[in-house]
Amino acid sequence: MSKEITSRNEDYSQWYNDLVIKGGLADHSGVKGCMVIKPYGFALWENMRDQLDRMFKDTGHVNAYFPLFIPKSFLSREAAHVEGFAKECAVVTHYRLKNDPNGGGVIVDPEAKLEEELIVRPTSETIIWNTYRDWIKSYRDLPLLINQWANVVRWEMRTRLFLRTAEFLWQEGHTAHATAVEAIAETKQMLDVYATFAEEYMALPVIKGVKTESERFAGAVDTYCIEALMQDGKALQAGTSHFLGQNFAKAFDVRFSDKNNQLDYVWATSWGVSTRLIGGLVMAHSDDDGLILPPRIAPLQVVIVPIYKGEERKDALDAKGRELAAAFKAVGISVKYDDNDNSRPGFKFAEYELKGVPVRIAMGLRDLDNNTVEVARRDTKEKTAVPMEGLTGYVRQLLETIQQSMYDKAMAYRDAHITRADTMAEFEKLLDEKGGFVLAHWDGTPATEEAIKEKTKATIRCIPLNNPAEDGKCILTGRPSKQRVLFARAY
RNA sequence: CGGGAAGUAGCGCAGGCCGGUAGCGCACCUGGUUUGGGACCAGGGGGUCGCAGGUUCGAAUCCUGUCUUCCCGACCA
Repeated sequence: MSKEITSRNEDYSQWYNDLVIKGGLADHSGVKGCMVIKPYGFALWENMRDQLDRMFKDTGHVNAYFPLFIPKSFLSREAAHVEGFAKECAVVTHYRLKNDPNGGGVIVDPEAKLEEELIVRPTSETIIWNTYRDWIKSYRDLPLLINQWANVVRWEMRTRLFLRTAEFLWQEGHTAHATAVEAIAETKQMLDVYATFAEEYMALPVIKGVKTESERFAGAVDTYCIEALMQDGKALQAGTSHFLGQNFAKAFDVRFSDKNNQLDYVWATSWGVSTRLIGGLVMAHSDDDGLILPPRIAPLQVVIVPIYKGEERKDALDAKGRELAAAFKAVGISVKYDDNDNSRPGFKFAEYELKGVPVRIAMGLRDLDNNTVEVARRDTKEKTAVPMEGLTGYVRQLLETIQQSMYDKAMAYRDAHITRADTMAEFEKLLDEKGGFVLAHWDGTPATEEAIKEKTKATIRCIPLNNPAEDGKCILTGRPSKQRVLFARAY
């Protein structure tokens, strides 16, 4: 077979690429930096999206859709915002093509230059706040709790499937509130939603925290984040939730009358997670045999593989297989009975392992006689003979066990890779030899943060929420520090 | 955008220096034997050699340009 996967030890980056491509999640496309999300990968995204969407709705949000294009002038209204995104924007300058009079095919029609260039949205704060100005007049219009599922474009120098592509899919929530307190509560609430989703559905433990000034979202007062740890010891920002203060309200003149008929600017939040989560999912759980997907979001939870000799009793086997599949479906477990005669069982086993299907059921004549099946877990590779009687209940339970056990494993790894460092030497040694998060003292200045990054490639991932106060000295400058912050090399 | 590598059948590669009818393995099709961890035998189909120019009687091969991907840096979710 040509489905060989590079091992993690040999080349971690190549391992990741192999999993994404050979696991059928995505492919490179003919467009630089853009990927094709294949049906299996998209099914995974749909499961993630649907769950997140339920959670957004449960917290009072509604979906809407805003334009892909943003007039250039909008983007420049908020100074920090434009500063942050200017370097990675795709710009539409013309609206028409024409045939090249010199026979060179189609060219941009120079006559069709746009009056004002359009920016392909890198994020939608500006177009949305320009709209909110018309929607918000009174405190009675607040809070405004809107989410959009969309694609955005950020022109990246170096791209990687899911982790960083020029175009990606995401959701962006944009809310407006009457008070700062309320907006901050919303920011934190959505951070909690993300953390809950990551932990309970993706089996991905995360650390909640707040970004330092230099890692903050362009235009935000505070950026909260969830940080996850990958198997190579690098951190991945898995989601962000921003308290935008009144920055966008002021930039777009969005004011409301309060109960006392006083005019004030609206308080804002925005929050998002993207298809990048898929990259995190792959890197956090999978092994050298392929993907390992958490049951709650796996596109396919159970696969049944029949094993037979000749045509002998194949009908009976098929009948039983279909009966089992129907039984799983009836209790809401996604299942496939793979009666494809072109490949043999061993091939199928390897294939479904590559694709990360959580539970595999093998069923042969021996099982038929004993009224059993062989149930194999993808995460541990453990195989067990299980009676057909009560199989759906057993598997339902097993799926939950796998979900939990994947989380526990990731959590154990994560916890084993949060280490304290008190000196620069210790700090660098940890990053080089062990990886993971390093808790260290920092004097609180962007200059020191930058210097540490320059020296070690590690950045401050966040200041964890509920971070314990602790007096200490900055590992770089020796200046006094009141708390440790979380460093890591990151994606 | 800098430094390295690569693009030849769906996938993985050889051929290239030394220009002369495009090859191998896997996959695919047909038939048969198989099926409890990536089956075997026999026969068969499939490629304007990334794209565009150029050199030449003749280009996968030499030259120029260009696009894409991978790895390492700078930038970022």
